[in-house]
Amino acid sequence: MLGPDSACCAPMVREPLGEEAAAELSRMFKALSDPVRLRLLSLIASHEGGEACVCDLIGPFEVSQPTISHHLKVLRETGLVGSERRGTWVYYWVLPAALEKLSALLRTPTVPAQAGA
Amino acid sequence: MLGPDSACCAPMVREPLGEEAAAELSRMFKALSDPVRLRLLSLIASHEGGEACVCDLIGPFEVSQPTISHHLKVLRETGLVGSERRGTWVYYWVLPAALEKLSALLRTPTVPAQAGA
DNA sequence: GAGCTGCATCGACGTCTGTCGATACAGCCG
DNA sequence: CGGCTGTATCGACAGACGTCGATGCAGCTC
Repeated sequence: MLGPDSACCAPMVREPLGEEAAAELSRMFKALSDPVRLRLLSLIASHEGGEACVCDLIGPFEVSQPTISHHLKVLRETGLVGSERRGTWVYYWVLPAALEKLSALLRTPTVPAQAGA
Repeated sequence: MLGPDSACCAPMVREPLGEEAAAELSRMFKALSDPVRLRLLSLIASHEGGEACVCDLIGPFEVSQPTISHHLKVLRETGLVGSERRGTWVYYWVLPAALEKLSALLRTPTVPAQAGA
């Protein structure tokens, strides 16, 4: 889904983002812009074995199961997680390349000493 | 606006995000979830001297000046950029600590060899 | 002070998004 | 096969979001 030439990886503080790259990256950030999705992602990533069954992901939240399923779909379609059905259960895992891509983009080339600012 | 104990900095793949941290971080990602804002941010960051006048930020886009102003407000209120009026013009600059915070959050602890996956 | 330019705010509008309950589908078990 | 559990999809609805034109405010210039 994400073409190899689609965007980025250099910090965005180096040179302005093109329209296409910005459009694609903004879609990924949008996927992270919901607190439930953010927690889902960290829950999956930090889960034992690097993957989690949906059944493990419903309990921690106060939203309905369809809502969780919807959020997982968003994360999946954005390329942030992968999923696979194994018998009764469906497992999700994080795709680290996507996270790393965003992380690199936001990385500031010179670490600022402005922590106190 | 961002309390020192408010969140994060450790990769989210290490341990699940708490509700509060997720809420705050999702607000920052939401600020990055719009292509115009993303381009604004990179435009500001990559501008000569590390700061840019609003007058430099209107030309590259096809949206109206009020819309640019609105997006800059979002970036400002999220703590991603700072701003200051100098005479006639208003200058914006990136606050690297905020970017670095998000970058660290998304960083994957062990670099995955799954680039080909 | 009058007029001009740069930027922010306001109010309105259409669209997108998160949420739900209801329902459909997939696989296991007895 | 019938029923049960786990997950996804559907349709609907309220609220949030991006955008605009109009307007307001600040500071410069003459």
